[in-house]
Amino acid sequence: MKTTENRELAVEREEKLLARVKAGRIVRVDALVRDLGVSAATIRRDLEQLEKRGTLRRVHGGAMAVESNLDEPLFDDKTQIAATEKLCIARAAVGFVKPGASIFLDGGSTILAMAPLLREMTDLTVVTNSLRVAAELAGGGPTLIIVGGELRRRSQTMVGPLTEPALSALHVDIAFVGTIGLDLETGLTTTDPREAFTKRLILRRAQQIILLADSSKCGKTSFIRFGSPEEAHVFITDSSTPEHLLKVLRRKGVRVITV
Amino acid sequence: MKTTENRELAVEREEKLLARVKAGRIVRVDALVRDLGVSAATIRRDLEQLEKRGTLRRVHGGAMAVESNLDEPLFDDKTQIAATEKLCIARAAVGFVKPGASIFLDGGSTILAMAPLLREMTDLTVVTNSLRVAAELAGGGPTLIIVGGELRRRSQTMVGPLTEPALSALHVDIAFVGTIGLDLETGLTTTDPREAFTKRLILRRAQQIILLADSSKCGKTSFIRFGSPEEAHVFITDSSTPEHLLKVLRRKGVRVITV
DNA sequence: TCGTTATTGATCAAAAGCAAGCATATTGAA
DNA sequence: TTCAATATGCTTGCTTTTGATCAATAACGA
Repeated sequence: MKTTENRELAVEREEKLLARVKAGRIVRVDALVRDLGVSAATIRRDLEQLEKRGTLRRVHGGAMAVESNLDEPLFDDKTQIAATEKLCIARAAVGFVKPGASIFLDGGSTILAMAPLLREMTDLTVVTNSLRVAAELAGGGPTLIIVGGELRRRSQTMVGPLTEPALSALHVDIAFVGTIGLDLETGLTTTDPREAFTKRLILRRAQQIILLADSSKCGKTSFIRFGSPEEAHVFITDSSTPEHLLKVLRRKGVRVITV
Repeated sequence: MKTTENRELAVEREEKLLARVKAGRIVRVDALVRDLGVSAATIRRDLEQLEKRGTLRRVHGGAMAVESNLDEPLFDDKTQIAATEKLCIARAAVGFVKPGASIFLDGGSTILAMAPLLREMTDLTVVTNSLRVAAELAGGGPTLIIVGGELRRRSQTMVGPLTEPALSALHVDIAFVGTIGLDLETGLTTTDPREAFTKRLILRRAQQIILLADSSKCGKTSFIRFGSPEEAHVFITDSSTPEHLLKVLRRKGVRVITV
């Protein structure tokens, strides 16, 4: 039998295996061989299949838990993706920041690219729920107001109900908002409900909303919706974003900027 | 095989290694060899790869954490003073942390020394208003709740009225609190009114208060008072603190620990 | 400055891990 | 029972990772 495509692996074993991976984050093949009493070949076949399903990630010598959400890579990797586009977009966004303003920066990687460009400004108030942005600006010029809450590891942002009192008390001139998915049908989407909750709050507390998204986000839909693209006053993206999408947004009154 | 470009280093080892670097800021290759049980050549290959990813910086003889903007020179100077005493005090304090607990860590340098010691704990909720503590624990095990507010540059802590709603909603088992000055007459004092405001709030939201102060703080008085030493249930200090002060506190029902 | 010592990078052979193929065991249906 | 389908275990050849050696290089003290 060559193709073992839809091989049905013993449910019992699958459960034990998954439990182990989730508990320890990583397991070694030889440990599984010992504990489950089957051969290494079988373990490998199991892992192979579970990897295909996206339930775990195989690494040399074993397997590790896949980060809970598929379409949001780990933060450190994410900043690498489309770094040039992100920087160009960030530069264009910074152009909107005027002295004396108060702005909100959310936790997206595109928006993180703005932070270094704002470090030297002194007559500026920056509100953020991103630990990364905070770290970037902690020694810089702007007055920094950090929104508290529970730290979401993956994005290094503060999220959840605890952010509400702080955000409700504030009002900013411009909110710079990133997104995981942008689609005309499904709107703006992100991976985490708590993250979405916080983003929704922000959108209501800003005079002007500037949406930042490189072309890789366009047409994508993630797990949970936090708004629609036409809520934005300005949309900044790169030149690879499909023209028809831009056209629709322009018709709806969004100022579109491509870099 | 020549090209070890995308060599997949044992994830298990990578994690330990990164933890070590983050905890100690600098690690020697031979220490890693000893602790991880692999050869120096392997450690070097790992380090090389992690450096390529930008996760750490290699130095002669080992590696160090890539410095983030959080490392304020102002602050760092202070952490150097009485570093040994601080670490001993921190170790004693960590002994009070039980699994399942929720604790508050404030922004003092003594308390910052506790953070690395808590990184590996998972069944723990840490509430903090210190950006430094947050940064230290951001990649670690404990659930992290960050109190928002305006960032005070010098101490890298969130202070002021915006911290009130978040702090009022929380209640912790233990609050670990540092101080700038400790005096029987003038009580616990600090330099910044907003800082004092936040500290006062914290003292009211904790089941148990553990006060940490090395001997250099004792007998000193700073600008503004935020409480009195007998409010603490436990006071941890070093052996150079004058005995008469400890005696008075003991008589007032404070459990005194000298390290 | 020079020489001494420690650290590094390159190379290579050994070990560990892996995929594919094949034989055997198990299961369920005719 | 017999047959077919599937899962498992074993062997083989190949790839990746590792540890040891050694020359080159960097730090350090006189």
